[in-house]
Amino acid sequence: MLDKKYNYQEKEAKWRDYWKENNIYKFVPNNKAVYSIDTPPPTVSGKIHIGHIFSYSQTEMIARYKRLRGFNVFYPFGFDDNGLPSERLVEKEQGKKAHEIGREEFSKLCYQTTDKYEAEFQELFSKMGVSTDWSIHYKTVSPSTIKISQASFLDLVDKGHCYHKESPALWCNECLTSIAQAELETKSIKTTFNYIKFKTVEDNEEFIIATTRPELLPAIVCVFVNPNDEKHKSLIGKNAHIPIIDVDVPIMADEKVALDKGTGVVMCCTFGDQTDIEWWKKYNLPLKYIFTEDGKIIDSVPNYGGLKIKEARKRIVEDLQNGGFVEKVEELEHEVQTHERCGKEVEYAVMNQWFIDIMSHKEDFLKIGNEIKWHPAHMQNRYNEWVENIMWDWCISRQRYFGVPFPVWYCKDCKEAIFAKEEDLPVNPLVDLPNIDKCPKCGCKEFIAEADVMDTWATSSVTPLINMRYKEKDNYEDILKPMSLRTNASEIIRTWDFYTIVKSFYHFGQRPWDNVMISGFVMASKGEKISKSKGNSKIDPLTLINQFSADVMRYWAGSGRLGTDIIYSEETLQRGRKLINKIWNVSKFIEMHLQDYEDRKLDNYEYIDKWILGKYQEMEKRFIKYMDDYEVGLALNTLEKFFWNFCDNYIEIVKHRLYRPEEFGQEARYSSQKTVYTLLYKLLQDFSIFFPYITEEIYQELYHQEKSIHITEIKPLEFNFAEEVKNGDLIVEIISQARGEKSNNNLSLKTPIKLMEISVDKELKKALEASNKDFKATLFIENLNLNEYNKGYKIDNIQLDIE
RNA sequence: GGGCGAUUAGCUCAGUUGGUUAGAGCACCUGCCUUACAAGCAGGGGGUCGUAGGUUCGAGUCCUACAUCGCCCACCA
Repeated sequence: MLDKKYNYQEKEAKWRDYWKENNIYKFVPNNKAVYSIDTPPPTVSGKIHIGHIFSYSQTEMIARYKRLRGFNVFYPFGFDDNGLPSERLVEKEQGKKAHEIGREEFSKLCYQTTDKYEAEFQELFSKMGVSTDWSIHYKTVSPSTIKISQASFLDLVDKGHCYHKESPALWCNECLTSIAQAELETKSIKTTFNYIKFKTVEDNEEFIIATTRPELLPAIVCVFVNPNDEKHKSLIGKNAHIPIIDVDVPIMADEKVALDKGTGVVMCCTFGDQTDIEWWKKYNLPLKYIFTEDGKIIDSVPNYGGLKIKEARKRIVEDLQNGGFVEKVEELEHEVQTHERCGKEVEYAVMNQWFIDIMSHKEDFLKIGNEIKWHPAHMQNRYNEWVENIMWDWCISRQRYFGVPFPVWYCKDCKEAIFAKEEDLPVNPLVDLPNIDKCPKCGCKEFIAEADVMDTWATSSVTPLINMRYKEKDNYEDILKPMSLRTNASEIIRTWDFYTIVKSFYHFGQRPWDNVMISGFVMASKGEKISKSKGNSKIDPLTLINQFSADVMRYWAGSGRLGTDIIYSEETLQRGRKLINKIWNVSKFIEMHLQDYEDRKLDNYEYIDKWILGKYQEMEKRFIKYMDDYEVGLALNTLEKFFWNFCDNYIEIVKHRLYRPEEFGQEARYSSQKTVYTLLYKLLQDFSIFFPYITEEIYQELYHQEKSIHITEIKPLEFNFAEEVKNGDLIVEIISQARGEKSNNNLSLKTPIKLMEISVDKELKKALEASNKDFKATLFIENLNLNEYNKGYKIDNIQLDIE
């Protein structure tokens, strides 16, 4: 028998162990259709927050649903422990910098730290009831992952989509590495707009250039004006004298100069921004790069060499002011590009980098985006917008330590790139030697190892390859090309989704998945995103699980519409707690009345039983439609609504019949037994998607045909009870009105009704006659008169027995 | 500045392809110990559906503009 109270602490631990011991979620290839999920490997950055719980739970519910629909679900889990985020975590926790303690030692610390957090993550996700097959979980820096990542790189090189080139790249002088466009984050900062006086060399004509970056004065290689700019037309073709720096540069015309920004005159430096780089290429301007890798002015710049960028800015502005070259200074708040990992403003640097070609296949990437079903559909716009507007090839090399090394050496003499052989992977070029004794091009016998590592996205974009064990002997390539589903939040559509599509297209010429499911964000309150800087991320998942149970947490996570933001609300948790409590209590009630139950065929159900069976069937159709649409929250909503109706109306009506067979007859009682037996089973199955623990506990106690409810199969009901549904709803309406009558008179619901008179149409009369005993028992009616009515019903008289 | 989304009861959210008096939970109010559940049950009050126009016999739902919020992007002259 079920316990009087449901002890979630004890039961959740029990079933967690049970599932593990019995390999309930283990993936074993068989003849069933595979449903595969490419779930985001969380970045091991220290803490799991409520947002993780939200989005991972939604994915998890899809896994459970598909399992119940008869799919062989492939649902692995990964951890993204590779690269810069882990390095920063280690630097923060240990207070040690990579360049201080050496690469080897630093990597060791990274592995230790990430292992520690991964164990914590796994524990937490397990507690949440995530039905992943932990035996196939992966890390993004394990030897097998490095091998796949390197194989992916070699394949792209082989196919001509990956190249090594000296080129301007985005550079972070805090992290000392190049970064990709996708890693940028815009930030609003307050700065000053400096109007600086320039003069032409030829005729001392004064003109003003407004800039937020006066420290770039020493890097000016050219000045541009718009060719249609009447005011500044006279400048074109002359030379400009740069104040303080005492260098002359040409003044040229270019259409790209906007007349209405600043003064309409622009200084072009190598490299201040994107446009500078375009002009540098277009006009073949000289290279004048004045920043060091770590954000200082290079020593060869007179007066300002060695200063940090911001110090230089201050000094140059001072010197300009002292020299009378500043017309005015305006306060300005504007957006700047920063590195999302450290928040520091990015610069540009010219270095040798590895790039993956993006620009020449944009159309293909858009086409593939079209072949994928996006849920919700409008999220595809985000993808399209990103692809259409991307301007750079993807720079995948990082001048960092903890990551996937490039399987590359360079010939010492001719700089020819020597690639590792596929069979030798994984390789670490800093330790291993190439599989040849001399350079095939020049014969030189000495090689230099590539010291860079790959961008984290270069590896996380191969999660489908990791899942299918790309190029391994024993692989899943045939069943995972493409995978069924990718899930993530909208912010990484442009990174994870996009890069995965790029790689899949280059490797296999096809889409990586059939469906993409995008979740929303968790907000602290209306219009306030949860973030560390705001200090509102204190809602700790583990504390909440202990306080409310995993099932209740999942209730919260499973509410709301797909793709829309959710506000963390304890009220929703309370609501979940109520629901779960109700499931427990009604199950107890049903169990009590099933003690003598044996399942057999029944030819004719009682009227009210047909009503609820038909209602369920109606609900189930909607439920399945929502789940097939990945609308987990709407499915739950529908289910919940039905369930309360089931408890508050159906059970209330039918309990009399269950308790008093001598009055209603054994067959009538059996009809209700069979109905609750059937429906509770189906309800438990449906609820098991959201509440895996409590449903398992009840299932094992009452049904236990299978090892677990989570490997049963949902088989939709096929009744034809439309008429019972329609009139049953009216009967419930009448019951509600009669209850209202008692309630409004401050009476107990058990108060007898001496006489009730209702005018009803023919159909409803038939229904009320068929359910006569149930109806009267429910309302404690002593005498019931049914009068004729043309359409619907009208309550004529309720005579209460008031003593 | 561009793209996408959101705006419905005090709070958190539903509202299918436009169709009667707009729904739920919490909170509030009034009752009820009813052989599962007082962490419950029954009933009640509370909304000019962000604003302004438009289409339509009919708009929370479709169109336009605006406002506020969120995400993404562009803007460093």
